[in-house]
Parts: sequence; structure tokens; C-alpha cells
Amino acid sequence: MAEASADRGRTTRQRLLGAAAALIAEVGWGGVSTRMVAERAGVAPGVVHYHFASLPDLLIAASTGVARAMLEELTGRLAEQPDPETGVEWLLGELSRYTGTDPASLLIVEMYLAAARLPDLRDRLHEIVADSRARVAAWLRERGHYAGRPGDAEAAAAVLVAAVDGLVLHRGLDPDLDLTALAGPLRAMVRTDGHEEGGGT
Amino acid sequence: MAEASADRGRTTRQRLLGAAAALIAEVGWGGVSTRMVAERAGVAPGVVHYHFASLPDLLIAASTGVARAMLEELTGRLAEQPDPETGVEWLLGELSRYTGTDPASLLIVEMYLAAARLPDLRDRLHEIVADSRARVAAWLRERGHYAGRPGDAEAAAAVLVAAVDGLVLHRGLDPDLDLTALAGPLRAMVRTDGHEEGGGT
DNA sequence: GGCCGACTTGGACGATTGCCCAAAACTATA
DNA sequence: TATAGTTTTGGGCAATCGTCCAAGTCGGCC
Repeated sequence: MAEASADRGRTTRQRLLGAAAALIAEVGWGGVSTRMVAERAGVAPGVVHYHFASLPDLLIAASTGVARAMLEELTGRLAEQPDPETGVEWLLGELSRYTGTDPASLLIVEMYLAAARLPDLRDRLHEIVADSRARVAAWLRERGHYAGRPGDAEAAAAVLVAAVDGLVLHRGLDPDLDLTALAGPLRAMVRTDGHEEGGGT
Repeated sequence: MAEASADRGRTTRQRLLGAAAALIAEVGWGGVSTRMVAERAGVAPGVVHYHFASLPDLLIAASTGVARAMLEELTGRLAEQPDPETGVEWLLGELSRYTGTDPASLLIVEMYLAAARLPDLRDRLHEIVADSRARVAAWLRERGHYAGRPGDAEAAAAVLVAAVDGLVLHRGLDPDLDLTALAGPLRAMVRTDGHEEGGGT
């Protein structure tokens, strides 16, 4: 069989995915053209539509791949933290590496935006976000003391993940925003003593 | 003078701004074309470049106008809340009106995204966000009991505003996300008793 | 009535777009 | 070497884009 041909095709596909992810961050989701991707990947313009049905198809595959890897690494290392309060502190430090204008941040933001208009992408991104929310909630339940009110762990995880995305967003507007200075309120949020009764729904 | 002509021009300009804001939400920042705006506003295609130097110029003016009005109304009514904890609860209720896929939400998200690539827009949006952050912080200082640690009020405001944006973002992915269920953690964050010492920097 | 400035019209320009396809190139098998 | 299967090439297509501009309309002022 043409095994070597298939191999060659697979690496080309990977190069296209990599080039697409980089370009989404550089020029924006709507600014990426098939010719750009092909040139960046070092292949002929037509090759894009051989490996992918359409340009949105390529962009969705490229962005979700990167996003899933990023979020899994972040939540994985967060789950290693001994308790919620130091975990939050660690998270802010980790987040400080993203200026809001670096490729990784931009790719994520672009994806959120495009998801509003591409049902396919929306579903995939929703799955990724729900995944990390569940991981964070599980970690909070395990390392915190939410035994009595598991719903609070879910809620705290939802707010935490949303705050992370929001902070990355705001960091893009204001690179001088000092994330580590925000530890106080976040620690207060995940602290397990001093919860009032009957708070939730 | 041609006073009536100037009046006619002003209303045309307003119609263009309104049409542009609506279209940004409908088809996305990058999806808006001058011809679309002109048609929606009921004028000839060329009129856009008579009233605005370029298409980005028009989009920036349209989006910042709407965003400033929205945020000023929201923070203004938040500042009327008697204390932080009920204020947070009220805020979540208010936020529930935004599904994440409604025009207002989409416009905001589109703006954040475009801001990453348009320095002009980025500066204006930064100003708007910094404004609302300052308003929230002032309200927290006034109605909460942050007298001893004013930095915590700023930090809580920053996290709160970021969480709001993040939640709107996440709501676009998951319309079933129940915002009112998240009151617990947010109340814990803005509560003024039980702060540990030396938390911050 | 004639003049003048502000505003509006609708088409033209060159550039770029996503997608397509016939032909060429390459590799493993017969 | 011939064949079959896969991948790559590079140009072509119709459509859309932002921007511009010469001509036209409109209202108040002399």
C-alpha cells in the first residue's frame, strides 16, 4: 500500500494545524485565509482543501486541539496543589505568564468569540470548559472541606474558571494589572470556614 | 448656513452607528461590511466613508458608545444596592438576562476580541472597564467595611468585574448555566468579616 | 432667481477571498 | 517497468471586499 504517502499526508496535516493555530493568534479568526495557512505551512494553496473540508473546519480542529491541551495541563497541575487557598495563589502566579496579548491568550479569546457563531466549535469548547470546571470542582471537594455542601464546590469552581477567563480578557486591555494582588478575594471565596447557612439556590 | 443639512447629516450618522452596533452583534466584528451597514441604515453604500474615515472607525465609535452606556447603567444601579452581599445577588439576577447569545452580550465579546488588534479600541475599552472597576471599588468601600484594607476593595472589584465578563462568556457556551446558584462563593468573596491578615501582595 | 456649501448617490477600481480541479509527482506493489 | 493509490501543485472561478469619486440633490442666503 501507499503507506509512506499516508505518512507524508499526516505530517502535512499536522503542519497545517500548527500554522492555523499560530495564525489565529496573530491575525484573528476572521483574518486567517487558506493561502496564509498554506504559505506558513510551506505547502501549495490548494492543499488545505484536500485535508480539510473547509476553512472553518481547519480552524476548529486547530484551536480545539491547542485549547484542550492547555486546559488539561493547567487543571492537572492545579489539582496537585495541596489545598484550595494555596491552589488559588498558585493559579494566579501561573496566570501571570499570560499577558493577554501573547499567542496562547489570544487563541483562547478568539475561540470563545468564534464559538458564538459556529455551533460545532461551541459544542466542543463547551465540552472542554465543562471538563475543566468538573476537574476543579472535584479538586475542591477533595482538598477543601465541602463535604456538607457539594453544590458550593461546583459553584466555586464555576466562578473560578469564569474569573480566570475574565482576567485573561482584562489582562489584554491592561497588561499592568497585577494578578497576584487579587489573591485575597479569591482565597476568601474558596475558604471553607465561615460559610453561612442556606446560601445557595 | 446649511443648518438643516447638518441636522440631516447628524441623524444619518446616528443611523449608521445604530446599524453598525446591531450588525456587529449579528455577524461579528469581522463580518460587517460597509455595504451591510449602509443597507441597514437605509442609505447609499458610499455614505459610510463620508461620515467616517474608515470602517474600523465606524465600528469603534458604534461599539464603544453602546458599551459605555451599558456599563454605566449597570454599575450605577449596582452602586444603589445597600451592601455588597445583596449587591452581588442582585448582580447575578441582572446578569441572568444576558444569555450570552443575545445582541448585547455578543457586542461586548466582539469588542473585547477586536480590542486585541485595534490599539484605538483597546484604549477606549480599557478606559471603560477601568471606570466600572473604580465605581465598583468605591461602592465596596462605601457599603462594605474595607476601611482598614482599601486594597482589598480594589482587588475584589477587579475579580468581580472579571468574573462578570467571564460568566457572560461561559453563558454563551452553556445557556443552562444557572448564575443565581453562584451567589454563595461570590458572597463569600465580598464578605468583610473573616479576612485573614497580611493576605495581599 | 442664482449661488453655495453640506450631504447623498451609485458605480468603478484593484485586491482578496473560499473553493475547485485537471494535471503532475511520489511511493509501494505487481 | 507498468500500475494503482495518495498527495501535491498552481492556476482559475465567481463573489465580495474597502475605498474612492464625479455627478446629483437639498436647503438657506444674497
